[in-house]
Amino acid sequence: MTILYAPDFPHAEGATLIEPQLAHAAFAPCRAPMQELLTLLGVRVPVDDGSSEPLGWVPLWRVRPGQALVHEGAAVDHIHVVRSGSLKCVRVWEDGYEQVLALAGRGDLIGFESLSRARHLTGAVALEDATVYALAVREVEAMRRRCPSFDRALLLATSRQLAAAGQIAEMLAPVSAETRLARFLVWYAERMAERGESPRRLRLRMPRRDLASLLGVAHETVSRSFSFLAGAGVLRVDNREVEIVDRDGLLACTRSTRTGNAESALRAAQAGRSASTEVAS
Amino acid sequence: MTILYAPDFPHAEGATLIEPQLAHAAFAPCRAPMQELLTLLGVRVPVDDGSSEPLGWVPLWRVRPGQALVHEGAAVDHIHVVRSGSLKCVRVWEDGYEQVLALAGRGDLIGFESLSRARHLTGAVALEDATVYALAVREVEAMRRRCPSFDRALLLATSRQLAAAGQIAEMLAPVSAETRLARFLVWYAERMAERGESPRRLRLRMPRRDLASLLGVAHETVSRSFSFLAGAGVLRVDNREVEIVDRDGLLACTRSTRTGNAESALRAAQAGRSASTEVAS
DNA sequence: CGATCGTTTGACGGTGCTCAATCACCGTGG
DNA sequence: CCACGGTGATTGAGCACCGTCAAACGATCG
Repeated sequence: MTILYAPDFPHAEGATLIEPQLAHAAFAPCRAPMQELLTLLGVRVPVDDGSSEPLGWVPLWRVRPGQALVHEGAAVDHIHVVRSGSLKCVRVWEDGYEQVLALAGRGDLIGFESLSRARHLTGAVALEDATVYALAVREVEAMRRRCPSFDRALLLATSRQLAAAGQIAEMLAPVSAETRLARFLVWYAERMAERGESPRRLRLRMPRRDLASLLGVAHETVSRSFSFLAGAGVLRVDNREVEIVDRDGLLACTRSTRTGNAESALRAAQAGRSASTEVAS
Repeated sequence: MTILYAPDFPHAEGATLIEPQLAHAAFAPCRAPMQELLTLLGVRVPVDDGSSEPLGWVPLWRVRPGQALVHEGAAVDHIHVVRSGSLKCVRVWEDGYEQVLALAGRGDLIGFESLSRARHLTGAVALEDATVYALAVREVEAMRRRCPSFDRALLLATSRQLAAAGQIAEMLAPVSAETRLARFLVWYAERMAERGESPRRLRLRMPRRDLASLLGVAHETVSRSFSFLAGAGVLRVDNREVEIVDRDGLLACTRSTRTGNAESALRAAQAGRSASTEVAS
């Protein structure tokens, strides 16, 4: 018996998702110039000749918030590159707990880790309206051969993806919840800066629950950690709007590796700072 | 002022490691046929013609236990593929805490995540005698162009590497220390099986301290978790020799995602099993 | 304006971190 | 041969942090 779920099926309460072969039909069929994808991936494209678009086109899909772009366990026939918006990469355990393993924003690859397998290891669900380039796995090899720029861009993108995975691990490793949250915020701010947005005023695209899952803590604890950092004068928090008031203080919180909570590190940093201000005044 | 460290410098007590330009000299210069690397990476090599080795040779380095193959912060001029032995990928924080971010065994890439940057994000230290293929970054592009098999193998290897990174995150995410350890052991056993070794009798190549760092817990807690799983009849533990006595029980422990410790899941699994044995007897 | 979902805060209990002592193992040197 | 220090593993005691349960508040949308 094969169970089919529509791609907008509310993500999986303990159910195993199988083969949404009809998925593609649900995404608006659309195309974008390959050129656009390449510049997104940060590769200088050789101007070649005068011919404007010898590189061809790439299918572009649109995903609605809450909609699944990729189903965990589905056959791997496409990998994706995020063009706009953001998605979460998730794995659902048998008891229904949804583990968020990564966030994907503009320029990030989705599903690439499944390329070496038959089935997707993680699902991908949109956090907001998003558009993604869809690369058919069968065509990837041909595209790489035909377009060296794409080939090089893909390799660099995987390298970046691997580096990002390491940073996720660095967010999960420390004991203190405040430290985890601080590291997440610094990481998130850096990503915003890379994309030309403000690294001070952040708009989190996910509910506390998802953030908590990514950090490996309870969502109440995330809330408390936000309150703590706000109370310490490091952040201003209004729901999902976060302003980094004191970047140095936040960085101090990221540095407490194991022992002690962020409070001590923060106090030390602030003490050092107030001392220098006193000297200045 | 530029500080130079010999590559066998005991790994970094809070010191920043800079530019070991002399590193290469310390590794035994040696070469292996490219063919060997390709089969390691799991790619069927086309037999081409009768010419035995048109693919050329790859430099092979030897690393001693405790020796650093890659220094955190060093310039990226090589990436590596492990041929034998195993290494840990580490980041050292300012307070001297050493965060283990990954383990690299036969077939794993090292340093690839730094390919998109100027400097290595993580260091790599051998856990035992190891040999690695060394790929000069400058030559990687040429190698890929010259040898499509290598090109394809590299892409698949990065995909596998990315999948492994996700599994590390799954080991770090659960609250319970026993769950983390159980997931690590299952993951480790799978790797052993892939390499044709016994998935029941494991020889951990690292001290408790490193394992604890990888799992994001205190090393005493790792010890306690081992004792717990041994007491529950799931493992037999003798120092770094671990035997998986009850694989189903161990799997049950990996499944407790957030709430509750592994004890409840284990009891439930064992209860179910004893019930079925009663029926059988 | 009511319903639902998300966020915040409180109280309580449990898990794991810290500090500390003990033990096993190993290579060295008396 | 055994004493010796060094490293790594184990176990215990005490306490802090976080997970769970619960309630209240706020936002969003119909």
